[in-house]
Amino acid sequence: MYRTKTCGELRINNVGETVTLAGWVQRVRKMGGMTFVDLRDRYGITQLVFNEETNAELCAQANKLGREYVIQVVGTVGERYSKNDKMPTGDIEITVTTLTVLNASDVPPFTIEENTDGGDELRMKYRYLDLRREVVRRNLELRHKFCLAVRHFLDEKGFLEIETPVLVGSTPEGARDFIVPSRMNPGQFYALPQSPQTLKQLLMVAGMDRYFQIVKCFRDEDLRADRQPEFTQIDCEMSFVEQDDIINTFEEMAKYLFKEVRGYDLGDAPFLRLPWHEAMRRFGSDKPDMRFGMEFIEVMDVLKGTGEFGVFNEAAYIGAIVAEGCASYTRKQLDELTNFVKSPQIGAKGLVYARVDEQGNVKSSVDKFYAPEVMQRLKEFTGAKPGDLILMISGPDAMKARKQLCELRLEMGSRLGLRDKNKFALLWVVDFPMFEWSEEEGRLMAMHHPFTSPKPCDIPKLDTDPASVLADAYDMVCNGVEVGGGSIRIHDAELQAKIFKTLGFTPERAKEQFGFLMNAFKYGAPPHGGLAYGLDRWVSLFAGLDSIRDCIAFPKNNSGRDVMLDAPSFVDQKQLDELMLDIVKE
RNA sequence: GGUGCGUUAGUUCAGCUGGUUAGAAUACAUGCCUGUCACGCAUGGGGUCACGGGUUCGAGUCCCGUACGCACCGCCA
Repeated sequence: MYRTKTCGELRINNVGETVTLAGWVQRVRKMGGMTFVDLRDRYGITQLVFNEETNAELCAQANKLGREYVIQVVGTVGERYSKNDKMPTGDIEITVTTLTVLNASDVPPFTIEENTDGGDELRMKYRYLDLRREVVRRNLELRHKFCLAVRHFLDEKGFLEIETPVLVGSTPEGARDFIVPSRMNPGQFYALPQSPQTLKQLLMVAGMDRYFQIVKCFRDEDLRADRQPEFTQIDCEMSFVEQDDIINTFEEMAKYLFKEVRGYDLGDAPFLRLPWHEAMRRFGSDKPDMRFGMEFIEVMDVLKGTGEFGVFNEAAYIGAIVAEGCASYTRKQLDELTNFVKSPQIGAKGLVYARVDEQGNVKSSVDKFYAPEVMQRLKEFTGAKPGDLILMISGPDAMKARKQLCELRLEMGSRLGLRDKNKFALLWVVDFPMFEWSEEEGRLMAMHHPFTSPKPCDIPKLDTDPASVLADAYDMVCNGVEVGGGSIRIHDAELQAKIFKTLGFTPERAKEQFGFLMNAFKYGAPPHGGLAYGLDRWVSLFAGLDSIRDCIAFPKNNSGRDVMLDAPSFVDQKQLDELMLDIVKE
């Protein structure tokens, strides 16, 4: 037997027991005639003690141990002479009688400790070493707990977990597909699923009624801190439901997960349901961070045409936010904010500010263009109080200006410490538009996906004014992060055909790509709808991580590479020949 | 496709307006130390300053390009 106990479980009441432990050497501390070794495994750290006086040979052996050696020891549990209250096993130590080196180790390229000296890149290359660190391991443990809770909740609700294939057909709508050549069908390709969307709808046609799957999805798009080319969804679908049924079910699930996994009580009140248009108007975002206020105030009526400031007079939108107590911001701080909104990523032309001093006077950066009365009206209109700072962004394109103001709002939220990682604010954003115009494609695109049902009352508008049609689509948003989204699906072949037509598909192309689905709808498809949660985002929110990478065992880097496996890589000519593929050199 | 920041010891970083032999911490090695637990003390080894070109009497430092990394924009139904 390699071990009788783990390195995390021995306590003061085990004193006197003879135990066998196995694990990794975290650190060796030589004290002259005495040597201490911290032995680590997944469960914790236990101190081993070697004494030159009682066993000189064994102590000499211990002195030769290096970091990350894998060893096995037999010894007796003793009470420590000087205890360490910082560690759970700090009251005891093992007086070793037998030491076996199971495997030596090279000196690791970075220290495997809580505060490692290793940078991100190095830790990714040696991810198997990074995962030995408690802080990283805890994220994977949390992920495991989360998945268990998901399965428990959905099982209780009667959902079946059903696997769907990973080698499927390409669907060019939406993100880029990862494609896989088929050897047996030369010149043809599978695609990896961007989501099991159509398959789960077919499961509804099959009468499975309630389905879920914790499933890998693949999208060949550029990465971000919160986006990986392969990621995990909790994919769910239900039959004979309306939007409210789905929202209620998954809101209950969110509350359950927060309570069971995160120990956080979201309360009994239902989440706010914010229509998409209202979200854009009040926060400039379809995923607003509701941990703080600072809602947009449209000040067109106050400032357009009431002074000589040309930028405002030509603007299609002038929006303001009120930063409480920020009137004391220095010139330097205001310049920082101006540079922030003018940065290429945000792209605003400038930032107008107005301070409200303790006497209620307004001092703004555009004072020379406006009469004091106008600025007083601005103060009253925005509700700014003495000591507050009004920040304004305008532009000829209202949607762009709102997005810029949104970035500024988030920046101010961060600066004012209003985005506490241990606080959670959830809401639903509902009533998404059905379509959005794509400049690149020169046509309407489905905002959610082409299987989303329009709101029944808007169906007549599909012919006359498709851009104004709203969908039965909804996103769950937590702290400004889209943690899930879904919709009521179309279950009628005719309506589905109509949507494809609106999206610019010819009937032939629609049949070629989605014929299997429209065909299935002819055989009694039940009304259905569903939702998919982003597992990686949930876990990173729960763990307070900045990147979903930290809760994925083996993530990809910024360029989509696995630096540990050095993948992707070139393949042998033989493999290419078998697949009838040629690499064309530029 | 684009923008910004970065690349100096095993590692994390400092290195100013260009100027003698490129530093610190940590890790590593050796020695001392019988209660440490971020042990302590002493000594030591360790550098193609990412790569290529340019400016200059002289480049880690300035300029251009390339590669790589991170963040972001576009993109992500």
